[in-house]
Amino acid sequence: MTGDKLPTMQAVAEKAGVSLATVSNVMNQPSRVAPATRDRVRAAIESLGYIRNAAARDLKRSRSDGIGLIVPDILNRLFVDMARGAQITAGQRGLSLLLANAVYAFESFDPLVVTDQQDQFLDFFAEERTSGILYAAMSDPTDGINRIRGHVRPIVVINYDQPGDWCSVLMDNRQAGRIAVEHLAGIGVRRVFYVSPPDAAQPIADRRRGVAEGAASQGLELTEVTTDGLEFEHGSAAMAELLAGRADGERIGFVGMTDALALGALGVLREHPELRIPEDVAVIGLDGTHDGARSDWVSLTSITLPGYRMGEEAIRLVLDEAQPGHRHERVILPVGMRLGASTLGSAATAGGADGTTP
Amino acid sequence: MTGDKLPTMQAVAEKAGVSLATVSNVMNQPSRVAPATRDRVRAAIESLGYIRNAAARDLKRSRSDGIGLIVPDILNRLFVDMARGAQITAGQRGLSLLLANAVYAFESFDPLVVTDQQDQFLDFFAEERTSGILYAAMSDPTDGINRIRGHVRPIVVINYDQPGDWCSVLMDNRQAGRIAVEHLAGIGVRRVFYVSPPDAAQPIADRRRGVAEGAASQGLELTEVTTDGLEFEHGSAAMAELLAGRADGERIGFVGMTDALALGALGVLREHPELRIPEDVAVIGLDGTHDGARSDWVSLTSITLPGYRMGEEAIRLVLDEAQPGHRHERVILPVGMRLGASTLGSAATAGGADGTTP
DNA sequence: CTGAAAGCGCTTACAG
DNA sequence: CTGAAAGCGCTTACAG
Repeated sequence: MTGDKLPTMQAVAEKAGVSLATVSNVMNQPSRVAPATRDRVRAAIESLGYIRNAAARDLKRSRSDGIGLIVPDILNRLFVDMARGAQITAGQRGLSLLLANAVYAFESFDPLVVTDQQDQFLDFFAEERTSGILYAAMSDPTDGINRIRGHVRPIVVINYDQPGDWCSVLMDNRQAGRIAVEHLAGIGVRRVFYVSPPDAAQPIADRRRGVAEGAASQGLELTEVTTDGLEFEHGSAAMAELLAGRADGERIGFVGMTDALALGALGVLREHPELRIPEDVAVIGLDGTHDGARSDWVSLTSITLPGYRMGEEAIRLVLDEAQPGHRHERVILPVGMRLGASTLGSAATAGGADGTTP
Repeated sequence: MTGDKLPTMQAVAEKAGVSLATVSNVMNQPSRVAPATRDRVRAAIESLGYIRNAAARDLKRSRSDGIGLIVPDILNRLFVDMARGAQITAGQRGLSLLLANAVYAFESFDPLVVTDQQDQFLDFFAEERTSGILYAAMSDPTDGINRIRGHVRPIVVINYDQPGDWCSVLMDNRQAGRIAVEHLAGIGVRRVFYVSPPDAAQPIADRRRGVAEGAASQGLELTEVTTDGLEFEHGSAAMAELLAGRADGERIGFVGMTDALALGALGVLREHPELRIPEDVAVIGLDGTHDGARSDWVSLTSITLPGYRMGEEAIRLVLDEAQPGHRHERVILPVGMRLGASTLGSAATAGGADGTTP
């Protein structure tokens, strides 16, 4: 088998006793071919095990049917949801979604360590002349897009707000910060600590702004605490420090930029049975990354992000780009909130839209 | 811009004042070209914004440089790890890994509802003539592979043990069952309940077998409990039933086929403060899916699966397939164990290899 | 409804 | 070290 030539369309044509063009029509415009001929051709395809050569096809049509999606890292649940939303929507429309995982170094805030493959995949999809590219960028995508724009036109930028000649799908990170703080105000907290690493990425800055806005509108006292990272241990360190400075009997709210930060804070509270949650300390996380609500020692109240819907929207927009009257859109999807015992105490029930699954 | 022709290699050749072949050599065999010519060509490429047409290239070479990976669903952390392992390894070798998410319906055990896209992606990669396909199958892959085998030779089957003309990368699901039970025996448990849905997939059957072997070798009393699914609520239901039948003072061990089942069991125990963990009831999960050890009300002891390493191995094997003296291999990777308070009580410390990250 | 022919943009021996 | 030429396997007007 190994050395054999693969069957070509020509071989199918000969076997079926028709011309090349007719075979092609059977595959691409079946209605143009008489039923009897069609059946004969299909039988020939079947018996030869013919599989169309995408390279030849794409070369002639000067584009491929695939749609590329570049995400920073599927380790982050947000991008898993996004990929599934795009995947399932693309599948429904008969397109193949190709997922490229850039392995962006989330863990590290040292820009020297960030050796992701975003550009490599952008070039790959450009070489492939895919029908479109969905690009979940972690930094300004303008240069990368300009480099390849001539080669694949429909591009949708996801999760990075940058004006340009493309559609954007965003989530409302400011809203996330705002409603978290409003929720704390709603349960009676007046003094809020916002715990976050520096503004190394757009969502971080936006959530910070939202928190500030919420605090201002609610008349809360807001203190920003800057951490070295966005993981559990950074949250623990921040909470330990807050407790050291907390006045006796004072009620405080802890807002973590990520769920991991909030969980780290809860970890410290576990060692302090004298503190009541949420009466003394209330905790909330902003990225819906954590979904262990039912097994947490105290279930975490958290913002939920619309990853799945962002993937759906991105496919819709990238397809719309091929339509005659297309106008670029900037879609901002709302976030949700999942309530837990970390702000509601034992009264908490599972609830809230989670935007995770269809 | 939109209607413009894209620059071709021909355009680059003209601009640089060389022939087509020389441009091609600059891109593919730079050492064959004189440095001065090389620079001239590269400058032309740069100034025209030329990007190679993969279709034309692949057509001529009759294969593409991509490697396809088909996974059931990245909602499952095992496959996220697998994809990252393959992704990063492929990247190191200059190959592009294309991830296809089949959206296999894990949630449902009704075979009629399983409308996954595995076959669709298999055909897609065959049409693309990728350099290889890594196929994490949920059912016998033989038919699918036979259909496309002539079109892409190097195929590695992941996570499904089926003899055939290919390499396999597996994890040791029997070992998972065995060491879980041995661990329970080690802490003094003599009566074990194994909670699992029916053997709808190979890993389920293998883990069951491992549990039975472990129980036999340790002389434990084993009872199998069959559930309708593998989620939290199924574990809760099973545990509730066990407690109803438990003799006073009897010590029992609960082994869940998945972490979710085990967490469901812990959820029930939370309502029973009179029961000590692990002195009265010990709990362990078998799939390392849950990683909230630090926020759990009782941290779960769990088996950890070697997803990342499976991805690495699969890339190694698919590349080896192109080598002259290649022999198919069947690689079985060991699992690990992460200890938690659900079997060790408050003495538990985080530990054990988790096979998650490099 | 069917077929003959041109051409998509590269790579690869091969000759010089 | 460089170039002329063939050909990979399709699709697409176009003619019949």
